[in-house]
Amino acid sequence: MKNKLKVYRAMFDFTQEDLAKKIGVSRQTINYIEKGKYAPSVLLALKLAYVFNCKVEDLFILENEDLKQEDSLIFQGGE
Amino acid sequence: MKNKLKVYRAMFDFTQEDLAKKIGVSRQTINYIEKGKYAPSVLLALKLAYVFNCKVEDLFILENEDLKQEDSLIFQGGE
DNA sequence: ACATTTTGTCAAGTATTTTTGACATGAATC
DNA sequence: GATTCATGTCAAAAATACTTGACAAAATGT
Repeated sequence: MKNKLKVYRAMFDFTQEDLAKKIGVSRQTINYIEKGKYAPSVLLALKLAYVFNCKVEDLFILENEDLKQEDSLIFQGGE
Repeated sequence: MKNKLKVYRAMFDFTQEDLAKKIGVSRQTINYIEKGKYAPSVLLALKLAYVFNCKVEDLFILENEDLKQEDSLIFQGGE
């Protein structure tokens, strides 16, 4: 899963700390999410999308890898 | 945060177990999310939206409460 | 009424996210 | 070259998500 947090943050000219305060988390959390160290909760994701006035899908992008792995029979679609 | 998982599941005529298998989690996880016992990761949310061919925002709905609480100065908007 | 499937729930354990506090780096300013 | 600000990172703890296995309640089908 990729994310465009850094880009959106730049568009709005927010520092990581600005953003952290806006959505009520620590600066490190923003940093870690931005660097892809972990995937936030959907609650956080929705708040981020709210702040940036965009969709969750604009910020967080599923990759094929995310769909393959699983036990899932449905996924591991095409190349 | 509300969610419309049950509704979408009904629309697609999936059981909790069907859905669980599709996205590669346990049935209980689906059940707990559906009952609002906890908020999934954005990764799970994206997969759910993918399966239902909809937006994360269609499945998970922020409520005013979610925005108030915070230390955030930006939120606690209107009534 | 009985069997089956689906859902709700519990408990205990593992994994992941989030927090706090701290420190190092690079860029910009003075 | 010292100061400040934004970012990257580490480590340890707290909180939350997720797993497995199991069982009861509710709904569905015969």
